[in-house]
Amino acid sequence: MKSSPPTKSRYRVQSLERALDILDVFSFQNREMNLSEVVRKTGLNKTTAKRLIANLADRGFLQQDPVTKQYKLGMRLFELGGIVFSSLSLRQSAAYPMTRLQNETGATVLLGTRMDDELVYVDKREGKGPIRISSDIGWRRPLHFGMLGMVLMAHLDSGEVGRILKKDPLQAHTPFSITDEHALSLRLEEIRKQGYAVEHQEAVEGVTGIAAPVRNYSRKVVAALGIAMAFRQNETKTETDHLAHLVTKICDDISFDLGYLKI
Amino acid sequence: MKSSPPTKSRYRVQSLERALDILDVFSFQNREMNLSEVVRKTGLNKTTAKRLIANLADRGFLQQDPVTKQYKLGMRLFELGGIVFSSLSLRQSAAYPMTRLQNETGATVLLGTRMDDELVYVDKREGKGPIRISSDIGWRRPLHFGMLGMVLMAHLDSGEVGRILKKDPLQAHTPFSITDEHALSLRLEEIRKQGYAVEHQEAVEGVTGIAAPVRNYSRKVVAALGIAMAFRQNETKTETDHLAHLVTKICDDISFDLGYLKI
DNA sequence: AAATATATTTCATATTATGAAACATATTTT
DNA sequence: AAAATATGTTTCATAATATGAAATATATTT
Repeated sequence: MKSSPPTKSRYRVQSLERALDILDVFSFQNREMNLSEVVRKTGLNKTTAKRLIANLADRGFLQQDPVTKQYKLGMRLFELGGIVFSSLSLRQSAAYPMTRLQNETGATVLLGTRMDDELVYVDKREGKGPIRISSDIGWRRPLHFGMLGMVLMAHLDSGEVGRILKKDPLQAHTPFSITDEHALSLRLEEIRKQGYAVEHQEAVEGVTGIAAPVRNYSRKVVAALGIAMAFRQNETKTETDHLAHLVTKICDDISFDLGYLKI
Repeated sequence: MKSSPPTKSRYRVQSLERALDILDVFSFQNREMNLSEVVRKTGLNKTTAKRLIANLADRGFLQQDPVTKQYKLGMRLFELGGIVFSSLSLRQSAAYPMTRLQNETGATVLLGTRMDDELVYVDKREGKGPIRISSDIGWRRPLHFGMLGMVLMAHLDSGEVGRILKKDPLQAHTPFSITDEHALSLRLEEIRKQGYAVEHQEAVEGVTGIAAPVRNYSRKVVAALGIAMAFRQNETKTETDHLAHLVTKICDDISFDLGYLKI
């Protein structure tokens, strides 16, 4: 296992490649190694290896057991890997439950997540009714837009809400939109308590939305999923509750699949 | 968010530090970025950033959406993060179940995993009886040693068994040890079918061992856990089955905690 | 069509990574 | 207990290699 095959790419940074060679030498079966072992496996010069390793360790990509002097992969890799994992699994885990929810309710099902302080639609299932919600995958909206945004905002760290509203102030998309910051904060509090959000014509006129949060293994809210359907004046509390229950149930299923444990 | 604070360490490799700066710029909220965004956030020179990014992408630490040109964290980080995760969680997840098993059986409980083709004891709970099994945490044994080794061997990829036996041939630790390769392969087959291993005096005279595999989220066997107790000539099949069931149950609990789903 | 933002490539330069060697400290063998 | 061997740390002169300005190409917005 000498140095890795030379990269074809013209953009080559030797020291970086070598550092990655070092990381690549670690595996589940080979979790711990001292300097000499790394040197043997990578074929690098001892000094060079030590220098690169010290750097990787400083940054949390490796960590050293102070007693045994053995190195192992560090927490930073765990964190970065977790980001990849979450993004990977979200759409995958949501795929089937979304279809199911669409079949059960006939409504348009939307899945959204926060990206750079905006709401981004990650997936959807088109409803059967005449109403088409013009939300397409990849579309972006202010983070406080509609039911999905509301749910995501409700689970931000305190302070974040204020920061985002400063960057992106509340705006009236319809006559029913919330435009008052205090009213919003009461609403977010309610959503946190209830576990889901119901919204009538606040984002789009004639449309009702019901959404709930999706959590991952680290218990963070990583997405919101909801249904959008034609607003009906005479809809009863029971009907709404039933739908909210369906949505919440689906979200919990997805969360479970992402490793979230309720206990 | 200019360049990161200068590392105190004397061992500094600029290009590597910069590459890590690039990785560090990605977060769950900021999963996708194009070259210009990375340049803005890191303060790096455009050419330098491109060169480093190209390298990281070549090695799977970043990946680029060919359509949108956006970069995101790559699968290699997912893989390496998974290794950290598994090692992290194993002892942690096993801690309480091991104590429980020790209380229920009174036996010595051992947790072992494979490291560089050897069996390494990762944790243990001392039994109550007079018999002390001299297996201490961190100790290494040939991979085919006793009940734990047996279980780990039983779940290796085919071919691996042969390779390991060549490096580390079977040896008679007691008159009851398996020393024939064919006999071993039959035994491993049985362990796979049964889901656990029972062993009488094969590793240590006067000691019986019962062990089962622990799996992780990716369905791989990452460890073996078992109990060691005084061998009793007249032990009934029912008694053994009962203990095997207890051990298997505990292993399944741990596996579940590591994200393994039976379905 | 013009203006602006973004991506790619080239190349001369000196900054920066490099590794031999010497030293220090463990660990193993005799 | 001494010698031998393996492993880790530090220094420093050298040249190899990373660097970034500038030019070019391509895409996006006005």
